[in-house]
Amino acid sequence: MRLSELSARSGVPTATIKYYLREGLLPPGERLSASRSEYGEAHLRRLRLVRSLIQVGGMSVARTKDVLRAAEDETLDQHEQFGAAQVALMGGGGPQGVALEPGAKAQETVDELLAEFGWEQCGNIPAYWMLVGAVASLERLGYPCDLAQLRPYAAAVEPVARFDLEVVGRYPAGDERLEAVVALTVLNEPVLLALRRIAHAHVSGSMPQGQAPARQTLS
Amino acid sequence: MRLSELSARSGVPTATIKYYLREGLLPPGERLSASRSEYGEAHLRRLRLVRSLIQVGGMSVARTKDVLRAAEDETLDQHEQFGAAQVALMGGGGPQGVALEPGAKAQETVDELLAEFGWEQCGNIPAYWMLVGAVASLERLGYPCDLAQLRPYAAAVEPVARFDLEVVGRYPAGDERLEAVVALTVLNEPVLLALRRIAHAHVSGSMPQGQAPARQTLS
DNA sequence: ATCGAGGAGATAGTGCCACTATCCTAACAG
DNA sequence: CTGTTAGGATAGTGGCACTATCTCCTCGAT
Repeated sequence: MRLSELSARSGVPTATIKYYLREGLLPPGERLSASRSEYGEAHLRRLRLVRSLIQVGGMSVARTKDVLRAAEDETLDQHEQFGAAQVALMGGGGPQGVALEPGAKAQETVDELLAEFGWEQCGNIPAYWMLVGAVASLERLGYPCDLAQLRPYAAAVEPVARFDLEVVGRYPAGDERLEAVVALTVLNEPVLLALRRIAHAHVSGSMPQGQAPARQTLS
Repeated sequence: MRLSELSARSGVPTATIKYYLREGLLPPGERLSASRSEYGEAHLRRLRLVRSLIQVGGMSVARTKDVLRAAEDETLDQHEQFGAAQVALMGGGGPQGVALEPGAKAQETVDELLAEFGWEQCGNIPAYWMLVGAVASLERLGYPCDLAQLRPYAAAVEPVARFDLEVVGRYPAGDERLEAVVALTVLNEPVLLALRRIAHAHVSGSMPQGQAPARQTLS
């Protein structure tokens, strides 16, 4: 198929497709001549994935490129694919990206949490630092973000992660699974957040209103 | 305190504070004279909240303003506060923001899910449309996003929402609770996402690698 | 009283990002 | 042979979040 057809079938303007080609988000088509290239279904799928990652997943073009590059490395196993995708997903922000002030116990709290859940060897992935940063922010604002606060979140997320891996495992190893890892990691994030907010609406609606809805579990 | 002290104690440049004042993210200080204003601890707290929402929560300046405006409306009860914060949080994107193609069963799936969880009256909040959009995206990419896919997410998120509401209820109704609603709604989102990814890393690391890690629960 | 530091307010500029528009040239189709 | 379309390069656009500068003002120390 031609560029124009790719554009028509994906809904993405040709100028934008050219831009994605330039940026390496989309592999070049098969050159038929100096002024004609042929694109296949794979291009269409990839293009749709790119658009979803950028528009639904809220990722930047540069990060999207890195994620896809990482996922294209066929030498990685599933664990490493998740890892590579993750690293790319948040720009590999390490400890330096967090700026803990002295006395912040955020990292300590996080370590305790991970220990409690047996997630010990996860101390150097970008998500770890993202978590430390978020906890530090909450603390800085005066919200106690201790184990008791984090535990329900970790407990909730564990079966989700297990389920995600199981789902990904259904895809045949190779290109398809690579794409599935990226798509499901990123595109289920809005699902998770939206459901949490819907649940907020439901739970707050079904509680006695106006005052504190629960007192029995106060510390 | 003066602008410069506010800047020093918050770490935000004075030019940026002025910008926030202009944009209405920060209420003006108490005017002492034509060229001097006094800021209080409340300003410092608010400023830190704004920075957290923007930098940690990834919100735009405009949305942050709307959220804070909504939260400042003291006539709302807790349920409505969550609602107002939510509406502001995602720009009130209604059905028109999603662009379902004909034949998309995303909305149907979502409705079924909400019915199954008894979250029936939540059909018009922005989060609902965010969810429909995300599900539609997954479908468009060829990932089956049916009840079986969504159920674990909804099940995971329900106790989290319950916990969130309970935590918010601990704060004295008024300014503090308003701020808590905003801060905890937004700033716990990175916590949730980071923990999911950490759990991915852990779960994938602890599974037999390379091939499908689980087959027994296949549909 | 004077003078200098610093704040308030207005306006313009910066850097980045995700496109988008315009050229030009080269085919392919009729 | 020619009009339409593709590809490639380059430059421009618009939005956003600041950031820099400039002017005027006033407070406080000398």
